[in-house]
Amino acid sequence: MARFTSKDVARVAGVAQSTVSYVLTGKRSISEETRRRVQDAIDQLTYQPNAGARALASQRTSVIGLMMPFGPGVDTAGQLPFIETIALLARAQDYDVLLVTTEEGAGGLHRLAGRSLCDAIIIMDVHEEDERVPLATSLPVPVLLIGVPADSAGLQCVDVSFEQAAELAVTEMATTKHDRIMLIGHPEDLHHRHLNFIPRFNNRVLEVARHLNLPCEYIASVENGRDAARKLVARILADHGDERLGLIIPNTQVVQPILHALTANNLVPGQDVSVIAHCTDEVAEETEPPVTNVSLEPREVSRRAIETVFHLLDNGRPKPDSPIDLVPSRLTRRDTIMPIPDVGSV
Amino acid sequence: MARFTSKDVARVAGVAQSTVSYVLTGKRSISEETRRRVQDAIDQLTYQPNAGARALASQRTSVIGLMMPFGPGVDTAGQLPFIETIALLARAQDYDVLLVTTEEGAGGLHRLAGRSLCDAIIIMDVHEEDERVPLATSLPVPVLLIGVPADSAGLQCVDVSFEQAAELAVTEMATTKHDRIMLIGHPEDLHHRHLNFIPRFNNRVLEVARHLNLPCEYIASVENGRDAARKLVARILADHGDERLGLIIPNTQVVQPILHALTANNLVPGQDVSVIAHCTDEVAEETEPPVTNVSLEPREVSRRAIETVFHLLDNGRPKPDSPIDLVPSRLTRRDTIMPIPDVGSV
DNA sequence: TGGATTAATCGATACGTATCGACAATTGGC
DNA sequence: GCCAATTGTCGATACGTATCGATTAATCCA
Repeated sequence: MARFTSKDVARVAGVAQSTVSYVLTGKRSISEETRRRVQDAIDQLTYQPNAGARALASQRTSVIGLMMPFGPGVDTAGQLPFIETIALLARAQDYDVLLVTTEEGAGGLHRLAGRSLCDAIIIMDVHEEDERVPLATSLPVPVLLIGVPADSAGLQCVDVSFEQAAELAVTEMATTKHDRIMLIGHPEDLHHRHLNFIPRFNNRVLEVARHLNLPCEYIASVENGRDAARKLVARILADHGDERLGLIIPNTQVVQPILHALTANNLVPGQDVSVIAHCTDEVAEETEPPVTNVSLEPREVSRRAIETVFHLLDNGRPKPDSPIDLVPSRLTRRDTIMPIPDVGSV
Repeated sequence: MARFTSKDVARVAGVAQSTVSYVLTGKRSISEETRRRVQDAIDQLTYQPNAGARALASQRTSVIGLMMPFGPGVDTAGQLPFIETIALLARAQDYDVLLVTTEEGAGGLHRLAGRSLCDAIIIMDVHEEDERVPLATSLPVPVLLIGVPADSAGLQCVDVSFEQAAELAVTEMATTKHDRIMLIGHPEDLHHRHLNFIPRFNNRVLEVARHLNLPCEYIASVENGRDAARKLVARILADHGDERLGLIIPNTQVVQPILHALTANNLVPGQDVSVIAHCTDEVAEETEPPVTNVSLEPREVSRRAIETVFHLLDNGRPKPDSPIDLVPSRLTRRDTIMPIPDVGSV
């Protein structure tokens, strides 16, 4: 596969190099005749423009930088729909995606912007106090945050509406006449990373429950994994085994272990105890038993992220509406909510 | 954050632009005094070289293209360790990773190479008859395949050694005195995608079992998911419920559902039936109960892939040893193999 | 001590595209 | 049928870096 230049195309088509360029970019009018000749030459040579040269001359790379988290402690499976959707929608506008890891931190952002590696940056998994946020503000490229930092300082953010998801979950528990909500915490180390989505969800759960006069207890941090889930369930049963309990589980990774542990204690979810998880529908459908959930919508989050990024690229300035764009959840009832007790039988 | 050029650095340091370039690339000797002055200027201006200009002038992008599969039917969680490791090791050599999806197919490869977007390409999830392989041979950049196509035609491949994993699994079943191996198939649609790792594993299982005189039955394609697993287990029990059975499950995604289904039938894995899965250790540790497995080693596969890519970049030609590099598995005994029956008690 | 090698630097040019200004040819209005 | 506006094309230049050849100064060896 030989690589030709626009000069080669120009020679074959019998026009100037600049004309080839104008055919490609469409920034000046070109006669139909010329366009055809140039296009034929392009096809014949299977010409493709050199990305580096194009970037140099036009000051645009047609690349979006995506900084994403890896490593242990990250909900690995949950990240892929983000990447997939971002890659897909970026390509739809002839953009590519350059992947960098959160591990690179602020230095990675410096590099992306300083070397002109990309036209815009999407940062996933933004923490409450994130070293990358103050830097991001001063970068010469548009930045979009997935997550909401304490001070977003004029940056565009897209995130799941943890608040609305919490409301949905509690309301459902109230509607189905539960005595008490048990809110399952995240592992301690996540708190240390200042992941504000945890308090955002939890506080709203507590708040709404109080407002509805529904007793609600927070069960402190579980490690992810089987054993922790078993202990947790044992504790819950010891304290409130006789009540009509509703578990709210905001952590995808412990949903299945807790469902197991309940079953192992002869409690059938949806019959002896209720569970609502905050997780993607895909995960909820695959749990055993399928869990009623308030959804995470990674694809919608990504869609809005890309949309906003292109808006920033096209218009330079943020969209007029709020800089913080929260994606609402949907509640899907599956098998893990107990039926409402028959009032007549009291 | 202003963006400076090497010319700015040169002015501040009082040298020629070319000298700055030589300080950066180290391709000519530079006096200690000059190097220091230039470095100071670089630090002062926080100068970073423009990637496009560098690519244009040097004909190297310092980018590795990574084509990876997404979408349903793909073992999503299994892919992340690949990306993570590749991104990490690429960065260790100051390379970045450009992500494209398998969906783009051969056209995507054309684009990566034709536009000079990257210096090398890693293609994940290569099928037996893969349209990308013949094209890859003629690309002007080195290509590394993860997976083994029918005709690798001089291309470097790295893959899991499905053959050796199969041997390990069968041998373990034989050693622990099982009457019969049940080999669980993959969903039909995967076969249609010509994923040759399926027959590579399965055929070797059958072969080794025959060689060891161990009856072995292949249970045709399960859909992934609960219901299919239940039916499958029911079928196995109906046919061979009285034998000392060993299940070999080469499909990560059905391991947990099958373990569930067994438990639901009052068969305790490791007590009434044995299971060996072919999956990552991470997955195996998190199943309920933890499953004995022959490992997938995505990190090692990625490590070798990157290593080979850099070898190709540095030396132009493939390494002298085999173009097909297969990563062996390790067997880790957990809780799902039945103890060897006491011989005295017969 | 002189000719030859080596070290250190500079200036000029190439990389491949986009884009500006100039120019010719065409069109439009009256 | 003339001036103005528009259309279509070309030539030249800029983008920021790497790299080649040339130059000067320093070093070496006989």
